[in-house]
Amino acid sequence: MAVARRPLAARAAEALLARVRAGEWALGSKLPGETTLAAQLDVGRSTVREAVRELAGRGVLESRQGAGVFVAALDVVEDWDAVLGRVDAVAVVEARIAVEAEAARLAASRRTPADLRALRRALAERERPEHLVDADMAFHRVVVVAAHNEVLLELFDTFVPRVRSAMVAALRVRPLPDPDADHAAHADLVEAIAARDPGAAAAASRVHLTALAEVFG
Amino acid sequence: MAVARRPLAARAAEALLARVRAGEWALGSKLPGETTLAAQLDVGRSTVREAVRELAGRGVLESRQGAGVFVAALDVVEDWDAVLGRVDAVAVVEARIAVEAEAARLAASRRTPADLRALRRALAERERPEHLVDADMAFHRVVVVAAHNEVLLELFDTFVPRVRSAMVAALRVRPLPDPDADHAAHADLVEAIAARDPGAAAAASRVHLTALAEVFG
DNA sequence: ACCCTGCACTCCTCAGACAAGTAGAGGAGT
DNA sequence: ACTCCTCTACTTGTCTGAGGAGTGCAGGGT
Repeated sequence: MAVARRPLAARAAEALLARVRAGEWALGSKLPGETTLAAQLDVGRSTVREAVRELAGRGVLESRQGAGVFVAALDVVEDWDAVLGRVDAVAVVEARIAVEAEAARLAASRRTPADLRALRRALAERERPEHLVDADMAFHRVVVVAAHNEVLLELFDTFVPRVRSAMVAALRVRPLPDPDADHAAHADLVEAIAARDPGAAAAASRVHLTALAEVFG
Repeated sequence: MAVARRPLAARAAEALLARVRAGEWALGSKLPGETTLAAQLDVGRSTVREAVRELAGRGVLESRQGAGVFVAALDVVEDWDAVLGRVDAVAVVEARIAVEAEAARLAASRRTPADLRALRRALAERERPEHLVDADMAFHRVVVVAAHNEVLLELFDTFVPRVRSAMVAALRVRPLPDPDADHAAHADLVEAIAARDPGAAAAASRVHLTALAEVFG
């Protein structure tokens, strides 16, 4: 019966997190003092302190000397891998649309000549069918880079590559119905960015990704 | 001269993280013992333990009783707080546009009657000027909820609230030029969602946030 | 009405002690 | 020579008690 194998501090952190999520303490409000919590959880003060530190590292709690320990965030930053594994694949593609359509729009108005060259090179790379998924991923990243927006790029890098394997699997089971149309949508996107037409760029990006969403539907 | 205001444990954690990122200890390898680290950093053992706990909470380190403390991840998920503190405020608003415009578009086609009621209630709440920023934030969250997409909601929750204080400060220095127009844009957004008009909903969302971006320009 | 002083309360840090767990060295047995 | 066991040194885990330092509030003085 290995019930209590985990360290006490880890279990204390878990208990505290549960109470925070249950709404026992509102966002920004103060938790009871260390000694009080230690008595409630039936552990020593240092154990409580370590539990608080762990949650502070995760951004849930914040302790200020002399004042107390406060709730810093109700919604714990859930691991992206966990989120993406749980939710519907369609939801992921929709989020991609949000990021990439806006990136395409911005890229159309901000792209430099160098961006354009990189874009055409990535498009040509897509012709070769052997590494289609990776080349496609690289192409889309170039678009986001051309948007010159660090937040959007961070968004793309942290969450799009994580569904790569899922996409590979899905495309193996059910291939794209019309590869030529898909490639044409990419070419349209590059042309719209070259022509500095934000609306057309966003629309082209949306067309491609909507078609991709159909595969998962 | 407030040089050493931050708690010792926090500074110790920072020092350890720096050494991990510098590659002093490879992925999966063991760190020196707590007592050794305490001597190196010139702090007490409990302080070292709290620093390790903090990094464990962030997923960087992992400690196993009897064995030691090990490096669990080299690629630290770069903190959103760090990213958002570093980048231009305009880039943040642009990312908000990406998320919220798409959410508005989806909300227009998926909203339930209950969503619509919540939307109108949140809009009415915005009338009262005392908690304008919070009421506005709540309103926008309701829009994202109505989109019925978990990924977009997670995106909103993890990164939009973190710029709340920055927005409060910015709006104090330079208020919105035309509050009535701002409120009208919100009303338009609700009406577009009520009418199930995705294009109009996305446009209304974009109008409001673009105006917000001007404040930071 | 304003300031400021004192105080109670909080977290922060340390030191020491002992418990619990791990991993490797080394011996006993086959 | 190989396997298994035990013993031991070392590690993290937990608790306690003691101060130090910072915060916020009440109460008194101006």
